[in-house]
Amino acid sequence: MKLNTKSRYAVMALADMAVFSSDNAVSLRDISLRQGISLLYLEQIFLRLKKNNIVKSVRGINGGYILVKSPKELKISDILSALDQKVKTIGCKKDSKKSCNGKSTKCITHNFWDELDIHINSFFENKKLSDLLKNREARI
Amino acid sequence: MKLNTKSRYAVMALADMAVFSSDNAVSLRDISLRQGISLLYLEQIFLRLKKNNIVKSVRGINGGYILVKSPKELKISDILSALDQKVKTIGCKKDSKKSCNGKSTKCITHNFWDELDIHINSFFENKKLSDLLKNREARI
DNA sequence: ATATACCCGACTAAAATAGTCAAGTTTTTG
DNA sequence: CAAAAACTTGACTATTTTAGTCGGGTATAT
Repeated sequence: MKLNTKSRYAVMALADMAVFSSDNAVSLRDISLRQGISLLYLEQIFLRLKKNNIVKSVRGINGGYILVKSPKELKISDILSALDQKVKTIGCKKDSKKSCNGKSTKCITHNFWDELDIHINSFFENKKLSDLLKNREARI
Repeated sequence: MKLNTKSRYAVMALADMAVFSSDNAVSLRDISLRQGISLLYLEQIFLRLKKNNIVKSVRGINGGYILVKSPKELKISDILSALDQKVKTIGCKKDSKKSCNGKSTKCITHNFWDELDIHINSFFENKKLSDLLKNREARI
């Protein structure tokens, strides 16, 4: 049960921005160097973050990205959904044809999976970007 | 963020056993028919459940599998760990070389991922197989 | 002008997943 | 005792997902 790297890197990169911004835009190059994430990969990730209005971009020299909301207001769940990282712990839906077909004997565990999804989602809903920065260790 | 089918089928199959047992062993063939899971696949799954002492087997005609513990005592987390379904939402460990290397600036989100793992694991720790059967809808 | 940095779709290699196959062994029952 | 039911086990394979790269852009500050 894993999170994909796109989501992880997105959270890392945005946390990095929250720490290192200071009004001016933060370039992907800087994030790439600090966090050790490929620049090309970051571009792909930020493309999606931008489309989903998590960040806005500033083009040209000294350009980069800026957080749309403050870290205090940015929910982790917003970041994950920007990257299509759905928390749907199983593939089978009550009313889907695939692998379950909705008969009660066939998938007697449905309610359980639903509860699980809710449990995990509520974690992401209740965490803000700023929460991640609180107890980090000394930085460079 | 998904659970693999092995884990899902394992939980389904064990729930099926809890419902349909009645002292005698439950054959994989019956589970396969009721739950619509490939018999061959179930064999693979039960091999692991047996190795991890979740079920015991009865060979020969009228054989099958029996739950080692009662559904009230069987934790879902036991089932998942029997199938190596670790809840480790990210690949990078504080002291690993890979993708993170432990420097505080590089992975400022570590505490967060740890919290997430704990959050999910506690869900599985606190659920018993019997809990899944409580609010299931009418069966055949 | 030109270097810096964002923009964007297409592509690919590697890993994980889901599931099958083959070739057994054990035990009950007719 | 023969035969069928049912467990045992490792190896194999096709498909899907993931992670990450490539190439060729466009915008803008200096």
